[in-house]
Amino acid sequence: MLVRMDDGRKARAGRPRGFDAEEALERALVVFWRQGYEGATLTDLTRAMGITRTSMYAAFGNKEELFRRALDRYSEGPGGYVARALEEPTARAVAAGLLNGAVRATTRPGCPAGCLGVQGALATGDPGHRARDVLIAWRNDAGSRVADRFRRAVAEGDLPPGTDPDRLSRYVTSLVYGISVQAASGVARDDLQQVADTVLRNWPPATGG
Amino acid sequence: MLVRMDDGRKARAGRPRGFDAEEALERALVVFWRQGYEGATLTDLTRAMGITRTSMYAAFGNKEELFRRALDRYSEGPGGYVARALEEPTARAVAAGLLNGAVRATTRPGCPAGCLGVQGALATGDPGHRARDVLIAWRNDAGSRVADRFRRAVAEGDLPPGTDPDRLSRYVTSLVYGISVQAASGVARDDLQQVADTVLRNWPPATGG
DNA sequence: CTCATTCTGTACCGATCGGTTCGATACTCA
DNA sequence: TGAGTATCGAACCGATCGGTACAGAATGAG
Repeated sequence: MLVRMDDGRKARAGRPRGFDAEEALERALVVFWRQGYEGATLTDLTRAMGITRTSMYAAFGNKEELFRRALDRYSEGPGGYVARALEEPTARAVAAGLLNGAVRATTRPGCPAGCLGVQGALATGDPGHRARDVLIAWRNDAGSRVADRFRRAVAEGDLPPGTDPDRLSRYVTSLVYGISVQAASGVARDDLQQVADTVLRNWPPATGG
Repeated sequence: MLVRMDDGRKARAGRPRGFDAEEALERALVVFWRQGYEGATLTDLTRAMGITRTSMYAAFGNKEELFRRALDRYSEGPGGYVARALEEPTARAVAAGLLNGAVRATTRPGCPAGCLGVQGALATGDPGHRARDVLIAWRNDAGSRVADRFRRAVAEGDLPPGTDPDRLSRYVTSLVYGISVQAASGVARDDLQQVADTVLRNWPPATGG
């Protein structure tokens, strides 16, 4: 299809795409974020994207693939705080990055309240079960990476010896998801920030039985 | 319509209902719980209830009313731990009742994982926005009652003076919702119990800035 | 018995679902 | 310029959506 395989700059035969795929994806992301996978119809999506169904299918495959792409974009955009937090030098800073980041990402003015990774497809009927599985994997992957990061912190002596990193990860991610649900309920940013502050004020929690 | 207005025992004219409405509601509850409001179709619901659409509409009004009724039943059944927890004598016992109850309710064998009040309609399209509003009110009402209970605990000296009851409520309810999301992701009961244990092990958290 | 009343199953309603067909259009390449 | 190719808009697809009309069936009242 590409005329020049050695240089994919442009050189594509045929009528050029009449829209910016990245910007269209951004619009679709917001619709999925606000309405969830099942609640976002092709009509809603394509209207927000400013393109027709045909163009969407040509560019992204189908609704499910569009959702996957939107989730990827979410991870790099509004959800980027997770990756940034994991690179913080201390376990405390990691937790702070996750919790403060969650508060801000789930209460961004002009964006839907809550987290796409949570409310995008938490419970679905049969047609949405693949989207649900994608989000379950997304959440569990995030949890694993936080646990690994805390494991490293224990090894480095950055967390008290005997700390259970999996347990600590589950605690922090539960708070992140809980903050997201509260945000989706309309709770104000300041109130959620107090939750994050409370957790960090009592950091690290003792993980003994 | 009732033949005897002074005694509504039965004495209803016409063909008697051929199914147990409460049992049918219980079946509908499970479908909403597993698939969410939008993901649960009338076909799914009535098949599980063992009745026809006509009978469902005659007994419950419409899908939205059925959902409301199912949520009420959920509050008295699987979600009953909230009301029970609020009657515990100490703030610590209240928190323990909420967290341990959430762990068990969201990981009941034979029931969908997670919480109906969270995953029933967290993000929806236009047709589901009333169900979403119902759940938002349900969650916020629960949060208010927990805050009121903690307020009482502060007044009684059961919590350290200066404790912010609203803030503490938000912290606990965030964890309850977070546990619910984790459960919906397939996290095992034991792992979630560790989250509850961690919170209680560090109870009460300091709520200073 | 008859009659009014209520419930049940079938068959159906318009609207919308996700997805596709197709001809017109706009581009690159030779 | 003409051949080849990809995109575009509109109209359309069968399936399913939530919800109903209607006729038969089962009851209590008289």
